[in-house]
Amino acid sequence: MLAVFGPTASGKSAVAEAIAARIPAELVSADSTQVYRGLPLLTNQSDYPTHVVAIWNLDHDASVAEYQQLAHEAIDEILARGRTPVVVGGTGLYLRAALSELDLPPAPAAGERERWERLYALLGPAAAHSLLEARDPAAAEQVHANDRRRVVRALELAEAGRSLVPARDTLWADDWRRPTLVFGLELTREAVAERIAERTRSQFAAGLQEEVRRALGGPLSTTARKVMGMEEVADLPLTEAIEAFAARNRRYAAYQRKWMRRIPGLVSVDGDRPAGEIADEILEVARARERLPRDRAGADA
RNA sequence: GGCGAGGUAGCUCAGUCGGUAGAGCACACGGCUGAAAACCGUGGUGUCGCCGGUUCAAUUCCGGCCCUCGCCA
Repeated sequence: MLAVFGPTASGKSAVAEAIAARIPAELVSADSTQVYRGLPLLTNQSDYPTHVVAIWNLDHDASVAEYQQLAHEAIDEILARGRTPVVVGGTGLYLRAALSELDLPPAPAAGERERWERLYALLGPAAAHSLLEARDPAAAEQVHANDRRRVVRALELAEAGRSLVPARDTLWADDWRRPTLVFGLELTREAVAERIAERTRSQFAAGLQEEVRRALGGPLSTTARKVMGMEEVADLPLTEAIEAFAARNRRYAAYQRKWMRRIPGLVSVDGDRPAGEIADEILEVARARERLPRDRAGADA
C-alpha cells in the first residue's frame, strides 16, 4: 500500500486523487479533524470519496485508538477488494496508527477519567504525581507532574492494572502492518506559506466564518473545540481572522515537518509541481520497489 | 493650539515606595502510546521614547523635548 504525507496545503489530497485516477485505489484519511462531520471547510475535506472522513458528530470525543480501528478495517477491506489503499493525511500520529500495529492501551472505564481529573485538581500536580509514583514508578518517571493529561491517563491505567509505559513499541519504528511505501511532499517554507494564503482566502470566500459559527452554536466535544481556527475564525474582524488563521496554519506546517523527518523509510518527492506529475513519480517508485501487484503495475503503461 | 492617557521583549501589557526588569502570546529545541490541528518541558530576547537635573545609584523622582491615541478648539 501507499501513503502520502506532507505539510498542510502541500497538495496531499490532489496527489492521492491523481494516484486513484491512474490505478485501482481507494483513499484512507489520516487526519484528526476530518473525522468530524460539519466542518468541511475548516478541515479541508475533499469532495473525493475518502474513508474515515466525516464519521463523527461534533459532540464526539476523538481518539487515535478509535480512529486506528476504523482505518485498519478500511485498509483491509480495500485490500480484500483487490485495490491499493492510499493513506493520505497530515496528522503524524494518525498516519502512524493507520500504518502500524501501534498497540494502544484500553480506554478508561466509565467515570474513571472524571474521577482522576477531579483528584488531580484537588491534590495539585506534585501530590498527584507522587501518587502515580507509588502506583506506577516507571510511568511517573516518564511523565512530568504538570502534564495533567498524561498523569491522569497513567493513573487510570494503573488502576486498571496496566501501564502508560509501552511494552516494546516505540512511537516510530519500521514495523508496517502491511508492506507500505510512504511518500513525503517536500516544499519550501515560502511555497507552503503561499499555498496557505491562497487556500485561506478561498476558505473564507466559501463561508468559513458561517460554518464555524454554526458549529459553535451546537454541542462540541473537547477535541472538536480544539480544532485549529475554532477560536479565532468566528470572532475576529475579517482581515484579522484571515491573518490569524493563516498564521496558525503556517505554524502547523512547521510542526508537520518535524514528523516528516521521523518517518522511517520516507521517500521524499518534490511537491512543487502538478499533482499528476507527482503521482506518476510515486507510481514509478512503487513499481520499482514492488509495492504494487505485478498485474497492476504495468496496467496503464 | 488646549486638556487627558500613554511610549518597557517580535506583539499585548505588568512592574520597579530609586539598587539596570517580568508574564502571556510568538520564536527555538526536546518530549509524547485511547485529546496529537491536542498536551507537557527547557531556553534566548530588551540602549525600559530622547536630552538634561537631583542622587553613591534613575527605567523608576523632577524639568524639557519628540511621538502615538482620545476629547475639545
